[in-house]
Amino acid sequence: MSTPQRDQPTDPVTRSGRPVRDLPRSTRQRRAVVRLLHGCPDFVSARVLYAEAESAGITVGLTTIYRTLHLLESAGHVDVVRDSNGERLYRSRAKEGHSHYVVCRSCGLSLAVESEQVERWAADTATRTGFTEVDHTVELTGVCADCSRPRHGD
Amino acid sequence: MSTPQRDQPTDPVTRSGRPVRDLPRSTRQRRAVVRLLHGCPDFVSARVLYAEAESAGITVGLTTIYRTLHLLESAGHVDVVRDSNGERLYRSRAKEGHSHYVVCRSCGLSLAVESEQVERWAADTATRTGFTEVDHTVELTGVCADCSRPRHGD
DNA sequence: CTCGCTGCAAATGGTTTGCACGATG
DNA sequence: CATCGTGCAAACCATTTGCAGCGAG
Repeated sequence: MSTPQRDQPTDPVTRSGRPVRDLPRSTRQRRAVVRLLHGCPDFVSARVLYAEAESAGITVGLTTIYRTLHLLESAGHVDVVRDSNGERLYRSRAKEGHSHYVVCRSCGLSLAVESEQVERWAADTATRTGFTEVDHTVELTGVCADCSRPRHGD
Repeated sequence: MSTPQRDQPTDPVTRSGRPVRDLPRSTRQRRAVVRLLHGCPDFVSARVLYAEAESAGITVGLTTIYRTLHLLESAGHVDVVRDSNGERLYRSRAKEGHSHYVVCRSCGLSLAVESEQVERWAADTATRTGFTEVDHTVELTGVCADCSRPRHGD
């Protein structure tokens, strides 16, 4: 029989059977990754973050970056997209809401776009198809105004 | 005069620089891949196709499947999505042009969904942001009605 | 002091490429 | 007959994992 808990249904436990109630430890590396991520205006890959850390004089292993990124992803603190190579790109979630971006194929510029319509559509589609827990990935790519503008003095 | 274009190599050329104008040769393997793909109701990975070919008694190398899939992709004959692992999944494009799907995270069932709203939103967003040649990727994942059905006796 | 965290290196696993042979047009 | 297509194996490469030592709580 089920026990009426207010905890999340996904409540992992350690090998010893102890529930993971503790928040992740606050280590220098994790803070560094988070800070570095906040400093990046656009989506970045784990390896770019690694390079950033290096040039910032911070010693962090690539492994740790990946693991921290996973943590942030699970906690919903970052937006994640995949580039055309299937690489994961992360961006610290600026605002509270879930947002989408239009990315320039030429210069990489990314702009957050209003997506209420899509959110509604996704929710609506869920209902219509009988699906639950519907999550969506929306990626817009194009050529930004600046890059599509013909250049004369170049 | 030189055309100051910055567009990406959307126009495939052979190593020799010759534009790909010739139709690809019609080989037994390619036909097999296409036929196999047509026979799959849902999205399949290259490796699944490979297995299908094998159990159909058709000898086709994985390499050839990948290459054929790329060909079909370039020609716009297939829809491509990425699963959560970044794997590419292909589906022969039905007659109704560009469509989107909602995929069940539990059983893999994929359903084409109406996406006019999204199409309009994408086009609208392009205008609003000044982006041109906007392309979009929309992936809906969830749990289908069948899989989310409550199980009794717990 | 204990258990989580870290990082190196090695493993994974999907996808791509080099190369020599075979099939197509 | 000249190319393009094919397939094997090795290369690639982003990401994950094993393992032993270190640090946070």
